[in-house]
Amino acid sequence: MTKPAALTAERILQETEEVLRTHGASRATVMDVARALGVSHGTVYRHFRTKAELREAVTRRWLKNASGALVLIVQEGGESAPDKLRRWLSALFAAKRRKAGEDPQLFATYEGLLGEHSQVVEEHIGELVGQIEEILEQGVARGEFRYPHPDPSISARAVFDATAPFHDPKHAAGWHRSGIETEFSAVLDLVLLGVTVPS
Amino acid sequence: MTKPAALTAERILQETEEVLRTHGASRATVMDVARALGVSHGTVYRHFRTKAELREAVTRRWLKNASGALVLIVQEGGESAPDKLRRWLSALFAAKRRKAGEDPQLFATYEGLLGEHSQVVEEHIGELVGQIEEILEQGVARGEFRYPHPDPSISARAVFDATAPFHDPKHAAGWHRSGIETEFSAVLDLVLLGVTVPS
DNA sequence: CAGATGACAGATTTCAATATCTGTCATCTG
DNA sequence: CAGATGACAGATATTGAAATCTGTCATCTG
Repeated sequence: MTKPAALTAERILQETEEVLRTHGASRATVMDVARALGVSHGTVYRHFRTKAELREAVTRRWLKNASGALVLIVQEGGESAPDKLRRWLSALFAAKRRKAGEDPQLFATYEGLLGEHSQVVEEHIGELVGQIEEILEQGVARGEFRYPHPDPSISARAVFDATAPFHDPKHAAGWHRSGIETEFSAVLDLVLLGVTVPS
Repeated sequence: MTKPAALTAERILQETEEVLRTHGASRATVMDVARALGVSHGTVYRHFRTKAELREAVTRRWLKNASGALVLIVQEGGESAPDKLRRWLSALFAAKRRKAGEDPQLFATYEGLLGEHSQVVEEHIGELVGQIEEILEQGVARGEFRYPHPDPSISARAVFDATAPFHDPKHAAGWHRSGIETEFSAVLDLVLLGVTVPS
């Protein structure tokens, strides 16, 4: 048996995720988590002041996991900016869709959680938009891109918004329709035409 | 007193809308409608075979009302295609946002109904995409637009999808945030750059 | 006889009683 | 004494019995 390592916030988060997976968002209680950990619920409250805080921490963790790999694409060199933007957006869509597909129950659960923590979601969006802005900036520097709006961050946001049907969980129900690939690629083409300097 | 005009399907739809407005989607029953009309519920079932059919008819009616004025913009002449597309998309956003704002209770109600009748929603989307396709076609004919995708209808769909945050009810919660106008106008610029022939 | 009715069976919803949960804190334990 | 506990007072969720609704159809009425 593994030794009963000290109860850490991290350990609680892991178990909470498991409880969310098995019970669903609306039925996951702090007591469930405490029971799963074999401690009293008071102990959990020592690490997270409220249930909302605990759920928020799990949400933040999940979002970070979902978008962590993307930053690598931004940093890579040796690729044209249009290719990079294309690859970044495709990776975002693929990651979200995979999450939604492999465990729909859990995904629905997180969808519920996202609604509860708009603050966290906004931070996440800010991070993603920041990455798009970075790619646009690289493209502009290379003479490949133009900003559709004078403000680079608003331009990046426009790219983010225009591709919303392919990364916003609100649209998850449609991510496994046939034809979705075609639609995605058509929007990608449209957006790229919009930001690319005419040859 | 007005004469008790024969009970028509139209009359039932009107009253159903009223009941939906006052009771909300989940609490609106066929019996409520029948009571409001002063008839037995069996009579309502003479015009609509099921509750679902009645709700669907109301939904269809509402969607038609929401998009009816747009077709006029498509048909107008004497305007460049970019201006027309801009105006059409702005009108769509304005109409949806107005609906959502003026009676949020009723809007939420219809949002629920839309989920029940995906068939009707798809028809509605098909109609809107058709109108966009028409505008694109006019623009291509005038040498102002290019198709981002070889297939005109897929191109139109891309324009529709790229502007989803500003017409899809799933995003309605954000339609009264400050900054939404800026975001909309940035996406509009991006999309128009995408479909416009470089000068 | 075309159109309306209301009784009926089964499905769904409501509501109030009951059980469980959240968050606090005085107390316990190693 | 740092960390864990569990009793406790609201708040929230569950449950199942009773009420209401859906959809049908034999019957009624003008």
